[in-house]
Amino acid sequence: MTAHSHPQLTKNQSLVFGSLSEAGGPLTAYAILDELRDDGFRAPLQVYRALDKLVEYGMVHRLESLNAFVACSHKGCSGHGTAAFAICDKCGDVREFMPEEVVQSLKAWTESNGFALSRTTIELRGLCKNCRNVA
Amino acid sequence: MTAHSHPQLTKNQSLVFGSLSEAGGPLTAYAILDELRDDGFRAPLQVYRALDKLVEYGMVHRLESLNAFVACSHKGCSGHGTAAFAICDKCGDVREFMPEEVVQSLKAWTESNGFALSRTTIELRGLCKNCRNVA
DNA sequence: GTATTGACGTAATAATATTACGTCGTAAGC
DNA sequence: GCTTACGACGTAATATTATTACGTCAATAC
Repeated sequence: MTAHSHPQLTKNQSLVFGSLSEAGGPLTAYAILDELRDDGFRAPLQVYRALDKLVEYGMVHRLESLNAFVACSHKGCSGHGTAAFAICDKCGDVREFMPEEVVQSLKAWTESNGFALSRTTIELRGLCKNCRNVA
Repeated sequence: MTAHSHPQLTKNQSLVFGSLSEAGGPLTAYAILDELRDDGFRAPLQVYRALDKLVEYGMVHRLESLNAFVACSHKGCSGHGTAAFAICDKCGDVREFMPEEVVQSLKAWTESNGFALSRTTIELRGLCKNCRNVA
């Protein structure tokens, strides 16, 4: 295959994904809704439904500590393992990374504790390199 | 000292902490509010203000993926390092643990990326030992 | 063809969180 | 003593985030 096969997206899903990709950073569901008014979006549910699918497909991540969503930073991403996010509280920049050691270590905990893991949230809040130096 | 010195809590803070401790599991701010109506609580802000302080003191943790709060499982806790939470999606049980390796590993990432870390969220969703076996 | 399914549109409402403004008590400075 | 500053509090209003409920439509399965 050429690279990665997205599931075929519906129109609404494409619009939402496009909005997030273009933003290059996290957006709330309502911010996405506002962006897409001109494309015919009228109600939150249109956004939430699309987001649910995009998250399911691994193309979008939900940032729990921001109640916001961000396009996966792997270009053409169609899903991969557990990601972690470093979120700058000053400029809002979000860096996604794949902390393999961390994931392994958490997996070890779940196994020795009989916990059937389905989803992992790892979010770091603080100041990014740029912002800490300005401070 | 006898064990650990909490900051001296105000009446509202004590009530909120008591409510969470007694619950033995996560509660939302509004659930706490309902619990404390008889004690004179009337508005969400009373709860949120107390929670802010309790979280600041390290006596309560916020579970981002649930929008809920839980008393720290270290008895008499008055603050400690980064905690992780395994949350059962079936019974709602929450296990708090201190994943030292994970924390070290994330710390290493922040250091090599110039990120000034202030707060870490680690939450695992899935099924606890009991519930997975019943399933 | 008809039943099922999945995406969609819309309205209403629920659940979570904050802003704004005023009061009160206590401790610090003078 | 006075008064100033501060922190906790009470209350109302409102903002923000998310879901429930109900109906339509098109594609597919049988």
